[in-house]
Amino acid sequence: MKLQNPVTSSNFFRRVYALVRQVPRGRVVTYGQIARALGAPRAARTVGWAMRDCPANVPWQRVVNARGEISLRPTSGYHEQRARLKEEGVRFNRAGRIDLKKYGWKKF
DNA sequence: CGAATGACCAAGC
DNA sequence: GGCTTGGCCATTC
Repeated sequence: MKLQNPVTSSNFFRRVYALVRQVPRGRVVTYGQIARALGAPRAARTVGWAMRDCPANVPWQRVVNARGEISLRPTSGYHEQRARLKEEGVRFNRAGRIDLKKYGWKKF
């Protein structure tokens, strides 16, 4: 386990959170996009690592993988994320995926 | 400092 | 469309 740190250690993590906080309701972004926006095109995995301990004020539910799917395995977190997105108006197709062309954050 | 970790990704079958 | 493989990378231990 890991000690919980309010403002989380590194600058990189904070940038991740700062960016995610800017994602508007009803929109989603991918880990890869976040990584690129931070100047580390191949650090998508690290972004996911950061999300593991994300602060409460971060809309983590708006972060999905490149396929527009919730990356969490079918845990309680998965269901919560899906429910939150649905509440924001984001639709899932049969395969449980989101149409990024449609719900992707326009900034990207 | 070296090895492990993981809410990723693109390419190949 | 689904499964596997190799690579990437900041953070942790």
